[in-house]
Amino acid sequence: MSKRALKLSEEGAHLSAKQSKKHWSLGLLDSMKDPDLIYKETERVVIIRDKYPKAKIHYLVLPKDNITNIYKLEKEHVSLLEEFGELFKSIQAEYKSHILNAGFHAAPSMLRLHMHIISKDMVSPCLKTKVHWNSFTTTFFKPYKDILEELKENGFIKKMENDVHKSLMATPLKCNQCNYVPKNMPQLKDHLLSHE
DNA sequence: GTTCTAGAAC
DNA sequence: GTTCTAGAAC
Repeated sequence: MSKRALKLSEEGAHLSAKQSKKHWSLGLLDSMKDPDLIYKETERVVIIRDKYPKAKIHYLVLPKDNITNIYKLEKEHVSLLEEFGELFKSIQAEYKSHILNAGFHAAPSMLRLHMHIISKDMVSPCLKTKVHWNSFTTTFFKPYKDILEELKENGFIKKMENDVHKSLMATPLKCNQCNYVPKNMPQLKDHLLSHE
């Protein structure tokens, strides 16, 4: 995330005189208010459909409180995170025939803490790049349970080193359901259909 | 995060 | 010649 985006988030996303459009990294704040995207809502939490789903089922779970990302979490947020877990359970119960994963990106691009709930098929026209793939299928994707445990244990989430992040994004493509190693993204996307 | 597209890869 | 990836976007 750029320094500029961070500054915007800290200042409450106001617009400067010269700036006509909000920075793209603030997009989730608008999506959270979009009735067409909202799937479910509680006192503390909003669940939206991802605008560019990377699998057949792809939701985002976000707090209404202004928590920027996982690295701003503290012990006091454990109960909020436990609600995330309950909401994940209820969605998994709703989609009995699908396997869903819940987790957070180690270095999210978009502001406002958001937990992905995503089906393992990874079949979607919006899944296009190696970075898309590796952000959900490598350890860049931090499972919900791991984050909850780490927060309970340490009271904060340890940042991923930049070089680790870079090498995870450069990981060669590999199927998330078998040992198939595709040559490129189109080949991977074709292959994923064979698991359907 | 997405879009666009130059030029690498095939 | 076409497909595919990767970097810029003021």
